[in-house]
Amino acid sequence: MSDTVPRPTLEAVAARAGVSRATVSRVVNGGDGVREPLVERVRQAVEELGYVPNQAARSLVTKRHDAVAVVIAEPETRVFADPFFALQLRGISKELTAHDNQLVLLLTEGRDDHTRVARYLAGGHVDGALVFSLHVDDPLPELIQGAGVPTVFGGRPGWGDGTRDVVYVDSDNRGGARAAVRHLVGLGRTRVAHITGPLDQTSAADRLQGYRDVMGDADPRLVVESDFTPGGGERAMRELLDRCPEVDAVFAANDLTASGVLRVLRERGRRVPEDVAVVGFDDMVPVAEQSDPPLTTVRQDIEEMGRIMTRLLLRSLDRRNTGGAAPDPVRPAPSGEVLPTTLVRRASA
Amino acid sequence: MSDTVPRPTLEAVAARAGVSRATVSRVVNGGDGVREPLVERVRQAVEELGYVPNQAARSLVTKRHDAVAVVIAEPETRVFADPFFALQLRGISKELTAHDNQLVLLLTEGRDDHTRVARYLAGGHVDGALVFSLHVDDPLPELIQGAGVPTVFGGRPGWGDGTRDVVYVDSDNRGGARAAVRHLVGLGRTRVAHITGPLDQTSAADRLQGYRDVMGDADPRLVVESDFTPGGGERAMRELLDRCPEVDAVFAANDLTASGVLRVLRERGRRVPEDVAVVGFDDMVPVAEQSDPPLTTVRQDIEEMGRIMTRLLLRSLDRRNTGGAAPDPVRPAPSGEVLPTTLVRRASA
DNA sequence: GTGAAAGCGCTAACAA
DNA sequence: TTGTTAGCGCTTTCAC
Repeated sequence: MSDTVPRPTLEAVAARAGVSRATVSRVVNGGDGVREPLVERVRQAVEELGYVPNQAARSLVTKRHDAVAVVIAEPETRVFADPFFALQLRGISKELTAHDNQLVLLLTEGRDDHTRVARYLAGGHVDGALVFSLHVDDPLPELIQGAGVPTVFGGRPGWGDGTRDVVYVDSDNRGGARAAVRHLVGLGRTRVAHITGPLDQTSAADRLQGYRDVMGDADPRLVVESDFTPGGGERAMRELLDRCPEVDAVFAANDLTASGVLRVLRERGRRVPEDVAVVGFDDMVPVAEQSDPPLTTVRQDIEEMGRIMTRLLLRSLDRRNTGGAAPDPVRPAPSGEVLPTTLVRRASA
Repeated sequence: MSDTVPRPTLEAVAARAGVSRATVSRVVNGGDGVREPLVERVRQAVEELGYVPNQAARSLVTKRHDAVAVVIAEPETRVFADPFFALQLRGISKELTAHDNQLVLLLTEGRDDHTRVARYLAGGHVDGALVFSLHVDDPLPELIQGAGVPTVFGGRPGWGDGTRDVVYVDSDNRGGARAAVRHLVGLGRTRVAHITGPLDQTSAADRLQGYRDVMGDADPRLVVESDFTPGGGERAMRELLDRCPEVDAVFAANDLTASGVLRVLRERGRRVPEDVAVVGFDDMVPVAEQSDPPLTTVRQDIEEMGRIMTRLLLRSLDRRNTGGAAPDPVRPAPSGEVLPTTLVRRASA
């Protein structure tokens, strides 16, 4: 923590190399149109002085920041108990890094933070935003759109019913749920229950929808709302067993929920999958593989989802800069990209 | 994703309010020394125009960014399987937000990323850095110190043995481990084993040290190196049982490891805690409380650790700006802050 | 191909 | 108290 040594400027490098600032700038930015011997001299001066461009000065003129904000609305602790978020971030980070962009993380703990985030985005610190909008009634997305920053959403937003051009990436929650339930039905199970996630999140709602696609309006006692946590899964499973002891299969809205389900089943002496078959969702490998028995589940590639979101955003930023002002006349913007899910069979069903 | 409307500048606001740019600037930055009526007029103009200051321009002159980088060296996927990182991040984010600072996340996947990170830090994008240096031989810390950015480390760095003034925050791993082992010994256990973490991380090494503090150089067969994962815990436990079937207690280096240990114990028909008592470390509530039986473990307040690191960093940044050039003559810098750990008793020991 | 010069939007002396 | 002015370090026309 010694005192900051003033960093050398373009000026200094120019002086040392005996050229003008403009030339140094050119070399630093790729060196096109500068003759070789000069390039060499400048490079050397940069090296010797340890010159690093000042990004603030650069942004001031270029209006680019090579930075993207990741906004995570985290009203509940849950987001953190779940590796989901970490995996997304990793995918995003990789892709961003590959394109020399920085990741600015904006975590929000509640409504108070919303305006702060909106102000930040409007402040032109970043070129775009990746937003994880967890809940249906979240006002954040609206605020963000208001900030006028190109944005890609993670997960289908619960509002804006296709009217505005919202770009999002999501997993095929509904299709995955259908596959899970069909698998259970294919096993000959007739009393297939579903323990849902929080239904104000589209992912949970979509999975329920998928369940209904296959089961129709089966016995309503077979659907219990829960919250994507192991503890919630336990509570829901107890309730389910009380309500409807003859249940012979459970589709849990995610693997964490399923782990709670398995625990209760074990405690109540029901064998899995003989007495009750269980399928999860996510394929969080540490959870699904380590559970007892290992969990049959629906895999979604979360990291890839982060990557695709990022790619989508960067592409649209690029368009913007390459004067691609003319939006595709056919389709103003790709609305949503839905990634496939696959059923992974293990021992639980 | 409509086309960007050029944001209004100070100039525009000044014109609208009928004052000078300087006055607007003053109002925007707190409004000290500006008479009330003017303040009001300026506020109004800001409001009407939707003015938001351009941070790049501001940073260019103030040399402050109100942003802090969080560097996470993540050579292994493990970091993500573990809520540890998320909790830290959350503590950091809260504290940063409270002080109007932004969080720039730098994830590194390997050596290649190191220079990138160093360049970024040297580039003067951020005022300081919070670094999680996971491994003993990691070259990253050196690079970062070279970048001349004030830095606080999370976890005691494995190098720089007090010679340089390294600021870090850590949990009392050694003391916590001692407490855990003493607890087991107090239970009357005589063959207390330890399954370690990766010993190139100081946290793991310190916990082993704490174990040795109590057990001395007990039967070396009782110490098995592992990797902080449930799978690793399983493997280590199997090995342990083979090597030394009479083991009657296990101190696992973290809760994830302990969960693997419990699984193997169950599979081998050993009762916990009757036959083998088990203690973990971390008190990751979802893991420790949900395990079967619930885990006795050493609690460390991870979120608080993130908060304290941040506070430490911000304070030192402040000093720097309040012309506090003169370092404390007595102690050049607080070297390390070690947070206490506490034993949490549940059913496993 | 290279340099000179004009700003990007803001803050901070300094004057008034 | 308020306004004027001079840059912060960089990119980018525009001449040469």
